[in-house]
Amino acid sequence: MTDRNGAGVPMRDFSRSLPMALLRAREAVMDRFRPSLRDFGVTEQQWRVLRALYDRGEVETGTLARLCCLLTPSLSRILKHLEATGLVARRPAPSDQRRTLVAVTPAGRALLERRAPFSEAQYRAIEEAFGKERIAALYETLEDLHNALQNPKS
Amino acid sequence: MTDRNGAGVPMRDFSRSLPMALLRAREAVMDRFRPSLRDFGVTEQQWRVLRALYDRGEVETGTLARLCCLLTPSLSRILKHLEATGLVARRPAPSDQRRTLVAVTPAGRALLERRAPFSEAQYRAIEEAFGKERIAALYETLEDLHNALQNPKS
DNA sequence: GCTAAACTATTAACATGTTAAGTAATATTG
DNA sequence: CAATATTACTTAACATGTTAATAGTTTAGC
Repeated sequence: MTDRNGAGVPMRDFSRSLPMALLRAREAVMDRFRPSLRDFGVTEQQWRVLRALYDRGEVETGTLARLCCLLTPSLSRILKHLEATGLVARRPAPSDQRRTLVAVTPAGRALLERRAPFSEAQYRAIEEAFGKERIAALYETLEDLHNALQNPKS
Repeated sequence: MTDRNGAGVPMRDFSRSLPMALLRAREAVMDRFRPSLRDFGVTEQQWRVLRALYDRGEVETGTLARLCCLLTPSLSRILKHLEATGLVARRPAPSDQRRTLVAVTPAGRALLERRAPFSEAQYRAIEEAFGKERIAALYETLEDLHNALQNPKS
């Protein structure tokens, strides 16, 4: 943190912005995955939804939003699109008509399984470029940071 | 990496997605900064632009996009808005009419200096919650990751 | 010097991020 | 059990992310 202006307002260098550092790293990673996403005609967010449903089976919209790190308005639109293209199916929860249950369809599952090898290949390339242990350590650090910043009230 | 489906398609757990881990961490950090951004009526991206210009003075649009990790179409719209609200000024580069030079105005500088203390306070809170050394180490790791994944062709 | 290629910025179109408002269903309280 | 509050999801409005196409400018070859 250095004061580079003459007005007496302490301000860290822009290069030491944590959101920027996390964003730059994420973009570098995503650059490896975007080509195959594009080839398969799905967006990054649509893939996240399919991927979560593939692991978890049928889940509520709210849970899905948390799993995918999406806000519910965004997820609403994404599900509308995925349902229209036949990759997911929605139905009201029997016990509570407010809730919606979402599941991946066979067509969605097929898409997931077709793209998975391309994704895994990129993971291997990233692990080779950066080191498998360092990647594992980074996962831990990021999770710790997330937990440390969790608002106590939530 | 585990194979949790029965179809013989190897696929890592969704919890081991590097883009997701980086995104979750970034969102946890941004949650600390969003309130004051909102109070001062600027978006995260608008702030990034002002912040970069404050450090760097007058720069070309393309350079600014790289500094802020923005695509040029997004930056184009953001600059239109910031110019309309009087926070930045644009002028064509004298030596090359294709290029545009952008600089922060006194009004933009004033806004920056008013919000800076709120931002710095959050940085102190984050460093206290997670540890100053761990934050510093994380910056290094993220930069290394970014460098390791830089496409050789670019 | 003239034309084609390369470069810079913008616009367009569609998808998502973000906040606020709205709708329907359920839970709470008096 | 009726009025109210709460919850889950959606819609709306504006800003940005992403890719492709466009327009104006400069450079490269010939």
